[in-house]
Amino acid sequence: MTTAGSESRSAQQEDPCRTREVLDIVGDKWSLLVVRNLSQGPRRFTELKRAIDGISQRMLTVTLRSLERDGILTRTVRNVMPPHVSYELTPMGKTLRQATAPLLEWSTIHLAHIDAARATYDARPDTSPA
Amino acid sequence: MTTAGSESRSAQQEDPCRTREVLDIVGDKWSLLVVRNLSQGPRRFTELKRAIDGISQRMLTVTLRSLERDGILTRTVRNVMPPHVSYELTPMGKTLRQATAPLLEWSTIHLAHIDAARATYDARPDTSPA
DNA sequence: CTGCATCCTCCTCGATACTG
DNA sequence: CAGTATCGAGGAGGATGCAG
Repeated sequence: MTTAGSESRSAQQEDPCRTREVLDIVGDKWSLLVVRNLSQGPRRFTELKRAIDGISQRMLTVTLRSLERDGILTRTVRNVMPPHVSYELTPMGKTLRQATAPLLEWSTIHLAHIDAARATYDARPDTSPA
Repeated sequence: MTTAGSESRSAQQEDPCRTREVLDIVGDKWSLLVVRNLSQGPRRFTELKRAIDGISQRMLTVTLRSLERDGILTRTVRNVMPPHVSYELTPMGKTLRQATAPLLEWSTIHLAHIDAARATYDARPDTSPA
């Protein structure tokens, strides 16, 4: 696009608010967990329900619908009794999974540090050294 | 922990819910925008307020506090009149910025595709081919 | 098994007004 | 300039019951 960034000073500031868009897609409570659980191949509704601890049926349905709508995953219905529905990442979904990997890795590395920082912060009196 | 994952099949599934932790830290509406705006160096409160379109004073304050608590950025007060406060990413904050880069890049590449996928999805009759 | 509809609760966030 | 306090609306998300 036109964001090629010919200037050096704004190389990391392509445009003002793509960040918002990304969060609208996967910034909710469950989407990334679903994507993560599908990264190893197709899964059925109940499998996901069990794998993602704490998610309600409602939220799983809502989240899957949203991701399907965005083209992140596909929903395949086998018209049998009992119903059999499986979900699978699209190619784009897989690239998303890969794009989130660095962030996950970052968390793995730094979470302990963050925990420590919080403890330090909470222990501060700060408000009035005068 | 015991989740060391010596098996190959779960190489990308180190543990069940780091994802949740990350979202707790930067999954809110403004954190990533603040981090992004600090990636080019220290900024003052009002500068951030202007740079991040739509953020309220309250949310900027709350977001900055949270990020400071997590050790993502530092808050430096110059005790003068009028007050002068500047915020700057810590080394850890800078690594976070880098970890989010792939996700931003992903969005730049795929947002149009997602838009198209949504349009297609919304145009579907699907509900009753029977 | 998979999914929808409803109700209800809590938390996030915005608007406003006030302080040092 | 920087920040706090309070209020209120809105949406996310949990619980439950029903249906194909």
